[in-house]
Amino acid sequence: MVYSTVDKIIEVAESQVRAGGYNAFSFRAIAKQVGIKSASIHYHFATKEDLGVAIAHRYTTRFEQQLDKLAENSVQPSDRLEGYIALFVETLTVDKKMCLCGILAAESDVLPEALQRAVKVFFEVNVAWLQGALFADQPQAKAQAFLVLASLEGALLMSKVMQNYAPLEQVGKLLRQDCCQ
Amino acid sequence: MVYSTVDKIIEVAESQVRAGGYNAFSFRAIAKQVGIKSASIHYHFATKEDLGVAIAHRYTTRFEQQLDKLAENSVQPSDRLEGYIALFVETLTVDKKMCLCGILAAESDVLPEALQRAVKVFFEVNVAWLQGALFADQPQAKAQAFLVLASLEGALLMSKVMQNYAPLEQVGKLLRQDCCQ
DNA sequence: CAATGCCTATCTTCCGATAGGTAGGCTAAA
DNA sequence: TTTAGCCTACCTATCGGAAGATAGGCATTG
Repeated sequence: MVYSTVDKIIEVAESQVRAGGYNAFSFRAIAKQVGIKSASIHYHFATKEDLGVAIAHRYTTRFEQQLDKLAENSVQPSDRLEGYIALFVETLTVDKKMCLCGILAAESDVLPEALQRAVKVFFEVNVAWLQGALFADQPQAKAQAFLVLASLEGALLMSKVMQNYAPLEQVGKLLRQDCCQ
Repeated sequence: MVYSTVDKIIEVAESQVRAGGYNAFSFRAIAKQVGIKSASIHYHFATKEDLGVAIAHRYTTRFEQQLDKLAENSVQPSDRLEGYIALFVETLTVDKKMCLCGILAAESDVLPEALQRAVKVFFEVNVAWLQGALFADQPQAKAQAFLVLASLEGALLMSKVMQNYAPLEQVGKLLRQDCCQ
């Protein structure tokens, strides 16, 4: 067996959160998909909050790894931007799901504090990376980073609800034109 | 009495959805805040879905009215953009809540179809307005509209979770610089 | 034999929804 | 002018189900 039960739980849980948010995923639904009983999930994650935090951590870690790879494989800011945009396009076209931290950020008012903090880290990591890897030494580096991340998260949102890739694709196109020429 | 019971129900329900999404609002919690019993809400809205759609419709209608006012009060695209950005800044600083349709769009995979459609309309209305009122006759008008709306929705999201107005303010600043000069 | 990783069974709480009742107001016919 | 009938806008009581969580049991493994 390639995946441990814990991995499977987090995998399935992430998928459910990315479809409908924190309140739309349940231990019972996860258990059914994984092939265990809901009580067994409590053995690995004491509370729903704990599982939520674990999902966010893994998601952020994976994203960071992809950012590292991106920085290694390209030096030109324009190439890095290209790769960064591709991460969001893949989210939409391959996963066909929202960004985990995008949907959790929208709900942040009703999330447990520990989860709120974990989601916040995702955005801090992304802003810091964009700032350093794409806009280093530019006067408005942080603002530019905010714009790139915000517009991609927002475009993902719009493409989801409009059931149309156009918003994300068009936003990506404009970002490539206007940034890092 | 200024507000009818129906108005109060929608008002309170909207506030709850904008805090935590569709699955985070309940008839009981609304009833408590309005000062009636949860069963009485069913008299006005047969199902939760019906209430959800009513909230979205009212929200979109109000937004449309503000867009109309904006178009009347200003002719210059740059002035209109200024006012449009202000709508989102007020959402953040006054309401201190997400955009209703922003949070619902993120959850759209698990929403009742009628509600999904209602949310979609909000985005279509906004894109159409931006396209016509800000970028008329420009070759990439629709893409520009996508970018403005997506970046503001995304920035709202980021400002909420980072508990910091900077993302939305900085994004607004860059939009003013780059669009409609 | 002790720890690991699951199980069954059950608890409490909350959910949306429904059934049926009631007070008060309007309308129209006797 | 009364009164029967109906409507509005709530109420109480309750339903079936799903939620997270917990206690305790039972194999398998080292």
